[in-house]
Amino acid sequence: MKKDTNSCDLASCFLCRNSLTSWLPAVAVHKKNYRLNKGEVLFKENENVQGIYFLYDGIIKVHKQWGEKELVINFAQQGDILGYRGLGSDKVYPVTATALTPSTVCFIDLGFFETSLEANHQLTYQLMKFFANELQDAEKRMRNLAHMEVKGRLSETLLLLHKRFGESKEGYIDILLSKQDIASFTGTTYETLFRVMNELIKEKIINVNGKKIFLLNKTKLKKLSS
Amino acid sequence: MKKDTNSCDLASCFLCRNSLTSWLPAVAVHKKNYRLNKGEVLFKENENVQGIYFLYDGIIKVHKQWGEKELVINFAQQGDILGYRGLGSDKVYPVTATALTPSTVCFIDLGFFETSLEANHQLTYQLMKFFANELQDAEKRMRNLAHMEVKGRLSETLLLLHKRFGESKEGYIDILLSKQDIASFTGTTYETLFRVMNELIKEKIINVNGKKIFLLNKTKLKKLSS
DNA sequence: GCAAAAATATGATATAAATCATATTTCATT
DNA sequence: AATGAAATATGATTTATATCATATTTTTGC
Repeated sequence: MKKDTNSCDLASCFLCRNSLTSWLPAVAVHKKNYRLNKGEVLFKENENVQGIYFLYDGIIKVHKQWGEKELVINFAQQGDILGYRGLGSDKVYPVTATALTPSTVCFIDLGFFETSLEANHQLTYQLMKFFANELQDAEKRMRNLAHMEVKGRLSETLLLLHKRFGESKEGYIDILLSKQDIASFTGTTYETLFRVMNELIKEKIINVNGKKIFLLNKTKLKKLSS
Repeated sequence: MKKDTNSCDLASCFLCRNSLTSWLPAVAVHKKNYRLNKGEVLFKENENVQGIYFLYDGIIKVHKQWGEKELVINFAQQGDILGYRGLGSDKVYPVTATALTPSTVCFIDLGFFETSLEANHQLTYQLMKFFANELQDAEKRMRNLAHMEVKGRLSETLLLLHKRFGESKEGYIDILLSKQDIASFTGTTYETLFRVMNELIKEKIINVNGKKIFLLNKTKLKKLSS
């Protein structure tokens, strides 16, 4: 993880957007930019919380281990907050963040972030709202993991990736992930993902070209993930 | 759901604890108390959010359906907040709340709650912290549902119930739940729960007497849910 | 540009857990 | 107290999915 002199625009991240204009100079003083290589770890599960990160560029995988097995919680992209789960009472990160592509992040130490929360009511309020939404998502996924089968969960995963990352000019979902990462995000193994994905291809619901995925029939995907 | 004239103490619930003293008279004017019978529904999944509830007395099950199948998100007890998941952008409840015992709740309509958030920075801040913790829990459970087997998940469920509800004088976990509700909380079926529970009994890790559960060997339970 | 490592592909087998079926006991409600 | 409805108990069967095994292709670091 290399320090980066590149400065951010002090406007686009969650912190800057929701802070008072008068607070931004303080942010400028405290922020630190870092550059990550592909595969580099930003923070690890059970490590002490140092602070909050904002992703300026790249894709970062947020995941949780159980022994050998992994569950991907999220794929973060430009503008996303990272490390915010450490704001709870526990003070260790409950997840690991690993760069899937070269990435640039902005780091805000926990102390200054807490001060920012005190100084900017709107920031605290928006963060609370953000968490409420995240919690809803998490609980929906809990229910899906408990009761929906892999085909339904994969359908939902694909629709979600499409919604969050959009389409390339050729119409593919605009994120390239390994099949293992998609499997871990869906909560299954590589082999099962491979088979179920082939079913969707055979049924002409999706089209796969290496790492590029095309959604042919979103209506059917929606039905499958009903 | 009957209106209840019984007034609360304006001190013990999350809202009152985190509001300025000067704000409490406004709370007193806006709050409404209700009484629920066993089995009565406080609010239903997909219903429009009316407001937030605080549980004064009783046990309320918070659950989410998928067709016939149910996942219990939580068993709320005295002092717990209900309906807070509706604070996200969606404005419909993502869960159902059903009374398992006769219960008393305090209702705060959404408009007044939002006003309270604006007027009490500390309330917003504490709610944000609360959500951060809930989110950590939810994501841990997501991982468990994806990768841990039923025996491990049941062990965790039992330890959690013990931690949250404590012990009766005789040492049983101080909450009486149907096996179906425990199964739905663990993310499995009644039959599987029954079998796995019998394993734990045979291995002298727990003792079950009707609805009363005694944890004989917490160390082994912890190991199983490692 | 090559070796090593990672990702992909796919069949065979094992297994945890869901489903089905049915009997019994306990719990509410008129 | 009676009767219908839940809740509990348990065996038999099925099924979705994980695991194992192995081959091939692609990517990546030196």
